[in-house]
Amino acid sequence: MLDMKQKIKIFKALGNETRFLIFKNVFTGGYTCSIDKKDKNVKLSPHATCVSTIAEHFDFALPTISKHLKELREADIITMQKKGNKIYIEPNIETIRELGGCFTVLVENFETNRELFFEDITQG
Amino acid sequence: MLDMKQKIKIFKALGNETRFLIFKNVFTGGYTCSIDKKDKNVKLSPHATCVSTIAEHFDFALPTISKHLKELREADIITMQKKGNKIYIEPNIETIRELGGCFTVLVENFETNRELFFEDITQG
DNA sequence: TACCTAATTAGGCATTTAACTAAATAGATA
DNA sequence: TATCTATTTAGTTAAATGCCTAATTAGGTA
Repeated sequence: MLDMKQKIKIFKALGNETRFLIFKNVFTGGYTCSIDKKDKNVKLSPHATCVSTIAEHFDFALPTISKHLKELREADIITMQKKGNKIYIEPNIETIRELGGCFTVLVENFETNRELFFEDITQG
Repeated sequence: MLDMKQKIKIFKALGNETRFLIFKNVFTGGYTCSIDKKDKNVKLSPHATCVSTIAEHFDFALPTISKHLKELREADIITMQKKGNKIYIEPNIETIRELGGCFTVLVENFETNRELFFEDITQG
């Protein structure tokens, strides 16, 4: 389960337009970096992209994008896997799934608590 | 539906520890401000709290908490309703529900896209 | 009217953030 | 080895953030 610090890190990471757009594109596989398909050891999805491919789509210098990617990785919502001199980036679906689950639980608990509250009223 | 700007605003709002904790407490109704129960016009939940009640639970000055609340309100994840000289604060469950829904859709689409991709492979 | 409570606004200050360029590191290839 | 490609690190700067205190606004109450 995601603890509070981790959740805050994720929100902070996604609370910046550039990082949000980077994440969006990594997640939806908007642009793909060619991966050597002959190499049987490749365990990456063909949607995986690399730092410079992402940077091409933004009006920011490469180090800026690199730093943003680092923050998304530290929030654990993307993975970065080195292969040769390239780094392949993929969304971390598990973290997103967990975060989504947190919101679902939050909303469900809210409804339950409201119901319990009004039950108390009718009984009192 | 929440647009991109709105989502980023929400993430930014929750990406700060103090605001996250304020939101948590408003949401879970951790502390409640007494509401005049005799007034039949009160449409607020008895979980609603007010600015100074929230501020009591933090080691920050009142204006600091007030500013954080403003940011949470602008992100539309809480509501602030003036009654007399107090402002009653409640979570905005609809926004949270919508946000949760976005994550669910994101994860579902991801699965679907993966399935479609591997289908293509076996057919190719 | 004068005072009290609740909250916001204004102004200031220290820290963090987000960008840049230049330099360094790591791995490929000629 | 020298060079090319991919990426990160270092150092700088401007703007934003998060906090404070003091002053102001708004709504009750004596």
